[in-house]
Amino acid sequence: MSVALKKPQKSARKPKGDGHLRRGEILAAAERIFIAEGYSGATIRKIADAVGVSSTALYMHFRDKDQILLEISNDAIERLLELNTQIASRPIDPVSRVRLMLEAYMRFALDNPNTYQLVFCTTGDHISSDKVGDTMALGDRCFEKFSEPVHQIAAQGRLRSGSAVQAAEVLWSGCHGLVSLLITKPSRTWSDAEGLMKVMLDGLLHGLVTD
Amino acid sequence: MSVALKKPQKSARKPKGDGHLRRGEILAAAERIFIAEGYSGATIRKIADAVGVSSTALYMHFRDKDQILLEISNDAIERLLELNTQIASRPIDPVSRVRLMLEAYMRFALDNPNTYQLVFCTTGDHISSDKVGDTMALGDRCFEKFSEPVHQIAAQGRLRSGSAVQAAEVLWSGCHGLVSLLITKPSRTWSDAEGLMKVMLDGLLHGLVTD
DNA sequence: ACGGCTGAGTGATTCCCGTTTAGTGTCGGG
DNA sequence: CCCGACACTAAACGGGAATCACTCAGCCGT
Repeated sequence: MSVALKKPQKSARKPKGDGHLRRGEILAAAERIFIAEGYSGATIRKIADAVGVSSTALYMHFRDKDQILLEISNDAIERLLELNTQIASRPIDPVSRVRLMLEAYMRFALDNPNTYQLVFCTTGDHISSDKVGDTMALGDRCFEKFSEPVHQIAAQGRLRSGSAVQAAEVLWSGCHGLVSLLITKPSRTWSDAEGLMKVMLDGLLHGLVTD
Repeated sequence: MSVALKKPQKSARKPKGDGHLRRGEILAAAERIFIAEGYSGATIRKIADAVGVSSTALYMHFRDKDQILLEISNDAIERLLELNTQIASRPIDPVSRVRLMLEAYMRFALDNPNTYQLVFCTTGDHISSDKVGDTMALGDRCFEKFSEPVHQIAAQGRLRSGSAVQAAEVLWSGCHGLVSLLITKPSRTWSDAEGLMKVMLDGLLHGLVTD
């Protein structure tokens, strides 16, 4: 690894060492460990060891442990938002859009179980960081992206019952319920995940939307 | 209720005084604190203080902290099972039964958020207790009680798609998703919970069951 | 060349957690 | 009266997050 990175800054005190690279290294290590071992497995000391610094050094770059994990959460939600944005740009009918988004959502959850749990299965009340606002805003944008086609369906008068917002919340939470149980209760004997996802989507969409 | 503690002792040196009352006292205090402050708030020392003994004393009656919480979980699931049993005995059609059970389930969750989270929103992999088997068995019985009317519906050929087991799992997990999000993300602005529950039930039942 | 400033990093320490160990007082049966 | 089991405790351990006082290295203007 060459250290040829430099920032052309005028009165720059900055580029003395590789200090500002650390932040990224820490995040990368933290994400790796967290994905493999979950929240409680991703210890401050373990992360620090992986980076090659003392545990105290993490507090140079992050307020506390939760801020590190929060940053990882934000990345995840951003990826989710990007998925939705990509689907939103496709020239298809709104019901297909809704289905694709929910399908992508559930696949994302099953592919990133620890991250999904961190973002969607825990109360965030112990977090004192100021970045919580960012996370919530991102989550809201993600939900709104998903709501758009639902509103289109509602505007077509094809909602069987309830408002567009209610329908969106029910669709989301229904799919969330399925993947969250699959993730947190793997010891239970479940039907095939693919089949369950299909039944959930068929059921909810058929139940909420007229064709 | 009463735990059969067998001691290979001839002359039953029965309790001198309040020894075996402690277990109940501890459980009561633990439940109270846990309901109010959640898992991490229900500290061993805090529970011990509430009972009026040293923290070590809890280990006279329970293997570890998780066993205390597990006992609370089991009580909760038993209450749920009783709800389902009660509803199962009512002379009504299976769809109404399913709806009533799911409604009772969701109300139970919203009324006991911390307990619900403990039972249904966490992986139980850190628990080393032998009582985990009990919990899982109770949960299975609870799910089977709920599955019965779903199987009846399936036997009537009224399932729109998927198997009876799939339908039961989807119905359950959909409702779980709604209440778990309401519980873990209270800071989000949700539609009215009652309305959401209704839309979820109407949607899922209409989507999965023909009338 | 030099001393001060500052950012990066560290070892020791604090606090709280669950849990363990070794020990204390007390009661009941022989 | 004594012995042992019981219910319990004080003290400690190890491992978490977080803080503190401190060092070290490079850049600055003089």
